[in-house]
Amino acid sequence: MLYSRFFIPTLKETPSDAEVVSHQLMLRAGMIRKLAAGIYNYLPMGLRSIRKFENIVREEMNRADAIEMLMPSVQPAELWQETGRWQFYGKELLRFRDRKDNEFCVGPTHEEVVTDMVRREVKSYRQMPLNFYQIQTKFRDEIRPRFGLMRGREFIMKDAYSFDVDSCAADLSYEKMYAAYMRIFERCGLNFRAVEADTGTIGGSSSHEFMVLADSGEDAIASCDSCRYAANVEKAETRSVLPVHSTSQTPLEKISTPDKKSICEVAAFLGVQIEQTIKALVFSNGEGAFVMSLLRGDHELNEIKLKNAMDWDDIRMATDDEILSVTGAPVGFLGPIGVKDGLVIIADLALNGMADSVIGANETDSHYIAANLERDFVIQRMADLRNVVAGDSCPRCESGIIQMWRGIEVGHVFKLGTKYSEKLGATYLDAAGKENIIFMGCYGIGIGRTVAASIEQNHDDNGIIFPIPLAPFHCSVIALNPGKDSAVLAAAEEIYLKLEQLGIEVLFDDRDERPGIKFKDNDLTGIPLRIVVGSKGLLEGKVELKIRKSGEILLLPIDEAIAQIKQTVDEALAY
RNA sequence: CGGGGAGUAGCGCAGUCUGGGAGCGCACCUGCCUUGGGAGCAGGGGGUCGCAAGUUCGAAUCUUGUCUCCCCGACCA
Repeated sequence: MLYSRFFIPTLKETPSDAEVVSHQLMLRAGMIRKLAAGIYNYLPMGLRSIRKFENIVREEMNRADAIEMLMPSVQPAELWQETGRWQFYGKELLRFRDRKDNEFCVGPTHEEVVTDMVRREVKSYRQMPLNFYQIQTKFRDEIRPRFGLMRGREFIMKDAYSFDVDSCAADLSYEKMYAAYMRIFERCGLNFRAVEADTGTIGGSSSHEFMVLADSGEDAIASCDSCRYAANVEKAETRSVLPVHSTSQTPLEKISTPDKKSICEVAAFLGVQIEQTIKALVFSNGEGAFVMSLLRGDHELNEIKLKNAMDWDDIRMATDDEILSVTGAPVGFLGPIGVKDGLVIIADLALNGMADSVIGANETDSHYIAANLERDFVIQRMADLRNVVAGDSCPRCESGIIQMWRGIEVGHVFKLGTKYSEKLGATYLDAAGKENIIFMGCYGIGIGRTVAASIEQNHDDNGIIFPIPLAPFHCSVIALNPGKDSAVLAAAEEIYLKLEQLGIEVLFDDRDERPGIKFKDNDLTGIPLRIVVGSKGLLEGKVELKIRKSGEILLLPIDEAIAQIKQTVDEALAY
């Protein structure tokens, strides 16, 4: 490709609305431009990287026996009403009506559509296993799109859906996808982890997320430093412990704590460690049910764990008014002692063995000290409710300690079970002629997000450092002063053509620009290998080969430079 | 949704408080010059100051409304 005939609108300055480095660099390198909030044009350089990744995904999906198809982005409301998600999905689902006033949505995911197709076409156990995938544009009307392609509203996603005769077969499909995902992200040279995850609105029984490690990541993940355990904090378990009962003889005592509402204020006021306090938080399922959760003062509640422990569909904090009406006390002094009858109280496992705790007295301006579980107050049950923190013991192995990381979720695999197939009536006849429900799995990869995550992980002050498999071009050829030295131009052209003949993707910077501009643009756009043809070197028949990643510069005879590029690219792409 | 901030040339910004000429740097066009890390000189083109009302002799600037974008919050009892 000739630079002068291509389109790479680079920016010297960083646009002010770009927060994270991948967003900044994708704008500056002329890969993307914003059209509206969370909606982007993919410019030629951006599209080339995206296509590179798509093709890796495609190869690995095909290798794992998934079958490519393409579903529409516009979907009829009826299908979503059948699964109940028309109500459940909320405002993220972009809905609209056609001229006949029929309701539609722009698909944020395709379980309904693919399951509808399967229920029509698949009737026999002989037709399974099946796994359909597509690479397609989705739309989710995010509350807060941000970070460029990292969290857009419109985005490209690879989604796959497996269909199996039973749970065991579905597990095999899941394993195949899991393995395919490992290969995909390894091929991209990404530093990533597969972690256990909550299933969220997609639903299903179990799932793993594939996380690219990056400080700017929106997710927190916990991993064990000695075994393979790793999980999203939303899901990460604390180590279960045997019940321990306090045998304290210190009597319960009520203390006046005027205006000391927060746990920190109370602990400071009473001169106790925050670990000695218990806080009470009230949550609602939005449909009139409430629960009081008890946690050690320094711990954070994990809302997802509480939601799952209560088996609720939704969860939110109770409002001040609701709290007053269900507990009888104002926010700031809540506690389990003396709450109104009927309020469910659930305690975190960390309350095991806590003795003589400070806890809200459930009346204005007072707390109890020396409160003890069972002796002074009762709860309905205990559960794992808190977020894990660095330094916790591993829930799976004896000696491991939990470490925390930030990650960008680039892939997610789910075991769906029969959640959708049951609602949509996707069934088959088994060998005995008996009707059964199909078992499903679904598997997503954020295409644009993975490219962004790769940049997040591979850049320096000068710009992007693409790994060869994702780079828009493998190599660039820069002719210095092509207008002045015709031998330079001729040599550069020859190198360019030879490399292309070898199957190398080359960007030939033939522009009549000063060297500095060409070098800067080359570094910014992240092209992994660079050949510079200059007058001086050419007199000795040599050109310069620079490795973007290491900064290494080699002065080589032309043929050797070409051979080395060919070899480097082949090695990087081999898998 | 709540809170904060911002909309002035393609990009980055000043001007707004205290009303009166629409500006600066980069980019772009022309010419000269320069040519190994975003040069220099000279000349030039480009903006309904987000939009709509209002106040005023006069509005980028004041008032009201509205739209868009960005950031933060969603662990607090």
